[in-house]
Amino acid sequence: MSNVTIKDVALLAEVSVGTVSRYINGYQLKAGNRKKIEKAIEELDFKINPLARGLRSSKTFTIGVLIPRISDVFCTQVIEGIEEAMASLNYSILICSSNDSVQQQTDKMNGLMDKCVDGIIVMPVSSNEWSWRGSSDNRIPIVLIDRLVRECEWDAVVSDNVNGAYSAVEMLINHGHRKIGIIAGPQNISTAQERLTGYMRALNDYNIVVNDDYIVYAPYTKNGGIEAVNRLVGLTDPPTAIFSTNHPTTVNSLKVLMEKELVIGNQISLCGYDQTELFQMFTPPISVVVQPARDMGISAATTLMKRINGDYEGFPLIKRLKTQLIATSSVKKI
Amino acid sequence: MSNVTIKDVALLAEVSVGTVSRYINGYQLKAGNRKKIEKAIEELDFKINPLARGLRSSKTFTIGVLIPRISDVFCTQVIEGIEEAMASLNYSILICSSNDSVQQQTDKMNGLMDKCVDGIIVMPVSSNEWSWRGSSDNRIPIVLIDRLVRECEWDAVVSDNVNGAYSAVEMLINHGHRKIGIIAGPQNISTAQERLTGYMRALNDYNIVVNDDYIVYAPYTKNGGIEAVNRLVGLTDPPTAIFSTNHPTTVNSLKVLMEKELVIGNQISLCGYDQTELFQMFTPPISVVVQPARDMGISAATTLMKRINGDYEGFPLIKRLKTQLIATSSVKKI
DNA sequence: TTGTAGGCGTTATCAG
DNA sequence: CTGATAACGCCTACAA
Repeated sequence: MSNVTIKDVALLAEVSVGTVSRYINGYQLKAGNRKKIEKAIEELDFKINPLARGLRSSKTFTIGVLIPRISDVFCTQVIEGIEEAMASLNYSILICSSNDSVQQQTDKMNGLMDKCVDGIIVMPVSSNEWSWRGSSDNRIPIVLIDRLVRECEWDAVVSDNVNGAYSAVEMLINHGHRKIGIIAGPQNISTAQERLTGYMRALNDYNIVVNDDYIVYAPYTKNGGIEAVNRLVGLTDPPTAIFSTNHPTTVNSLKVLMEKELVIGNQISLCGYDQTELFQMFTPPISVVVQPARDMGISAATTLMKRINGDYEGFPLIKRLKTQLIATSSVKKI
Repeated sequence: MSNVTIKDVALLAEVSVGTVSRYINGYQLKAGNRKKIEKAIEELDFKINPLARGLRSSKTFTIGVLIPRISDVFCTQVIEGIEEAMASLNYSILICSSNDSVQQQTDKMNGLMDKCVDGIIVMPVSSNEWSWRGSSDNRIPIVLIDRLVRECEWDAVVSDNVNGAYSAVEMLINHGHRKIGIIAGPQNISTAQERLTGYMRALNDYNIVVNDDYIVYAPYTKNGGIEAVNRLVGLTDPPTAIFSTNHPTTVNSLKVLMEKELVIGNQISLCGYDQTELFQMFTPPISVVVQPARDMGISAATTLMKRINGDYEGFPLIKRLKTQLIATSSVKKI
């Protein structure tokens, strides 16, 4: 064990522990003493003990990150952004997966609090009100990412889902499509709601009557995508284009359409959500709305740090990052 | 702040703090006292303070996980396995990315040690000897995953790369291929070495002369894949089949071959590494060697826990998990 | 600007 | 089996 303490440093530097502590915490001190302390620290290879420090100051220089699923590409990119931003500030990140379960979300959230993290970034499983005991006592900053939660006054970083979806649907319309199906996702998730709003708004702006049969509320999972597409193409008057509003459903829409040997960009048009290298390698490549996942992570980390440092300016702050539309020949001009 | 301490519990339960502490740590005590303490804990909503506990016992119930890149699909699945295994034991995981840099790997490793984690799982950037000061003093258990490191006596969990590659090449041979190119990866990574060994061994077993032109040592990155494929198909006597030995290079091999409009499974055969749903959706689907990433994570976590709990049986233990070959029509019968 | 000493919440060592 | 008490390493009044 590297059991060097400030006491050892103090001894070697011939000052008191108080002075060493002050040095560590960046207080002013006599140049001579500073030198001696630096030398001693170097010589002894002193490392501050975060446990002892945390015990006194209740700061751990650690944040918690809670996401629905670690193996999800989108989540992964978000985390990468968070890690990048936090590492440069010497903060560590404790990662938890709620496995798409509200129960686990609550449990892991409590677990994170119990670990005395300085703040939490959470991508909620659902956007329903979130009764959570922790919110009342222990007051550490929390930043939502990707999804908002009803009735929760927390900072949040999301992408502009309404306009992201709008741009996709508008593109479909501009390509001549009038019968546009949407895999709308569960409406207890804010992103799904907002994307549906974008869809509605685009249809509205272009005077297209909404056909309820074209709106399928599917869970944001593999099976959700599969069933939704089956439903849509099985209609007596099926849509000519499908807009799938998240990544897993897009993957599986694609899968089903290919299995049915419907030629994409010809017999059926498809626009999806979230970027994957591989989407662009199909023939034709798949049109998608791309979210700035990494930047969302960085932004959430930055906001959280502001709060941790006591700056509560503009609380609660909701940051909306713009999406980008990749339009390809997976959408036919008709 | 949930500032309830064992002192408060002791007061309410009318016992001493020592007794409460013993209760927490599962020692035997008089049934009456146990009851009273349980009631007090419940009533006060007492939570143990991990900082204070850690300060005394130098156990944090936290492990570090250090990987080359968070957004890599393989890494992600590994982490998911680790998280699953650790969460059930009430351990937290601190995650760091070395961003494929040896320097960062050392830095983050030290950072983890400084955070007093109880153990570390690391997927090393390279397999070269790893001079690392931490290994001498602070003796916490470390488990390597996916890649071995030369001269390091550490436990490790890897996949059976030699036989994984062997099975792929053997399949190619059985399909009639004799001119088999390999994108072999940098030889300072054990997985790359071993997969090349599998390739060699298969050729040898089937009496096929090794053609050095068919072996391309490319970095395990996008560009590595691109350049390697270009080299192979540009040969005057190009291979009829290509074996790409990791995921990013496989993705990009695929990309280049498609751009060149070489029909896979016909003009050129391809076998890759690591599973992605999307690989199976191309026409034809892509043959791949699949590693049990999630299980590797679970296994590494289990091994680490054994060591943390003081069980050093069989140290250093190298566990090799079997791979699975998915053979598709991306490989032509000739 | 510096030294001293008390305390953060636990655990561990003693006696009892 | 239990109670009292001294650590664990650091921070922060307070006094000098």
